[in-house]
Amino acid sequence: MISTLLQAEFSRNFPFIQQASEAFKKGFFEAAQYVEVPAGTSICDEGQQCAYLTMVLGGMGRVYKLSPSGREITLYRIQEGESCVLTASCIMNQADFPAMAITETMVRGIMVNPKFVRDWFCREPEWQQFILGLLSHRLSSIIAVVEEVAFKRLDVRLAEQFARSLEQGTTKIDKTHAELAADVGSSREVVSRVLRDFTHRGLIISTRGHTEIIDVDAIKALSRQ
Amino acid sequence: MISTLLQAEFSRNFPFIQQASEAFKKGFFEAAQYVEVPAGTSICDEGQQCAYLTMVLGGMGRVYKLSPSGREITLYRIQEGESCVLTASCIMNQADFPAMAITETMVRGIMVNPKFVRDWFCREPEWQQFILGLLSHRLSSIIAVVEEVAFKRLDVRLAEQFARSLEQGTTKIDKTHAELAADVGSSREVVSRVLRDFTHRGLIISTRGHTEIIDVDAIKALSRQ
DNA sequence: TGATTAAGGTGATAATGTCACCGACGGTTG
DNA sequence: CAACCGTCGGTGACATTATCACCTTAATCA
Repeated sequence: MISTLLQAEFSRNFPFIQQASEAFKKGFFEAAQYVEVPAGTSICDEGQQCAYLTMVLGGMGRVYKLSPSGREITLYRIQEGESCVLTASCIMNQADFPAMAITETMVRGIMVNPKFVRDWFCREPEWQQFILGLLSHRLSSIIAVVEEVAFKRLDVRLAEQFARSLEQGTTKIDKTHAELAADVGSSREVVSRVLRDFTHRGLIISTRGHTEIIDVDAIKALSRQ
Repeated sequence: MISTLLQAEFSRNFPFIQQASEAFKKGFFEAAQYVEVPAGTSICDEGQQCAYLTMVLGGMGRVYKLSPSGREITLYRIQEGESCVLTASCIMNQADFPAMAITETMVRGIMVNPKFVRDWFCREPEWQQFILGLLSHRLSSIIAVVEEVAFKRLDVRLAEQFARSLEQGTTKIDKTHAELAADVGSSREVVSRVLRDFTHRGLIISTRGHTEIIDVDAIKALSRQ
């Protein structure tokens, strides 16, 4: 049973629940469970069945693919108001999870039993729309990842990552080169070389574990190709 | 209104309808419409709204991304018993289509009005499962594409394409190098070089517009990395 | 037959991936 | 403080892939 305080927070992050019937709300908050997952926890590994659907109230999760050689590529991140579509997908189809997921920070959320996820889906239009929206939004975003990897140069993709930080109002990125490489699906060495180039051109200042964007306009311009 | 003969064919290709209620079946076949689309027809372009959901009875469609520089990558193909998930996705969310689609052969299918797609989704559990299955199956398959492009060498990816033909019982691939390049998301020149290498190693025989697999085992081995 | 078009080949150069190895920084501990 | 250790980043060599410009060859048809 979810406390009234948490219910309010949940409603802010998942507005669809405000449109739902009282019966659904009541059932939902009774069946759901509050969880806090520490940073760095592996949530779901390749080929596993998903135990629960977690709807995130705060924190950041990362879903990625891992290659046999150890390279990684981030498929998408999960923030407050979102939920892991792949989890949703494998719950609804009782299929295996086709990637890996990990918490990047401590994650707070509401955990829902898979049986309820399926039952509600048959009955509650708001829940249907929510799940369906998750799925098709992610479908688009993963297609965008394909496009990135297949067609765009690495410097552009890194500039896009930086531009995303700029959009969130910060010029400082606290990531190692290896982490940046995992985001864009490249290798550390190549990322290091591109960043050295950025540094020489005065676009960034790079220190151990951190990157600061200096020439904001140039980064934005590069991120648009 | 769909003829009894076509209804039977449809039921073979989309078995879920056999589980559905009589009322649904009746409504479905009354609202649906039979179409034949000639080969090479562009179905849906980047950023368009989708007009109708087509459920394929025969023929082959191809959904792909096009880069500004003219390169392509195939996201997935649509065959009998399948349907374009992206169409389904944008119908359900009234969003834009994030890719391009074209018929590779003549395609026969049943066309469904978007309004019905949405209405049935709220009411008919079989229809729900069908749409949901489409979405999450494609989600997995597109994630597999990301993995391919991000991690695998081109020779392996081409060998995988050939191995897929082998699975369908044929050692002959009637595609140009340019078409193969569009499938794997590379450029014609590079594909040509890899295939020249395959030829020198005795894996294939390559003629204008056709490739014949000679060393089946070697191709299969390479396709497994 | 000769012209036309599509398919495929080639060389040069740039971008990216991989491997092996090195040094430099930061934190820990004796 | 000094020695140690693990992480982070740098580098050179080489393989793979992308891009560009241009060329040759094969199929088609007027």
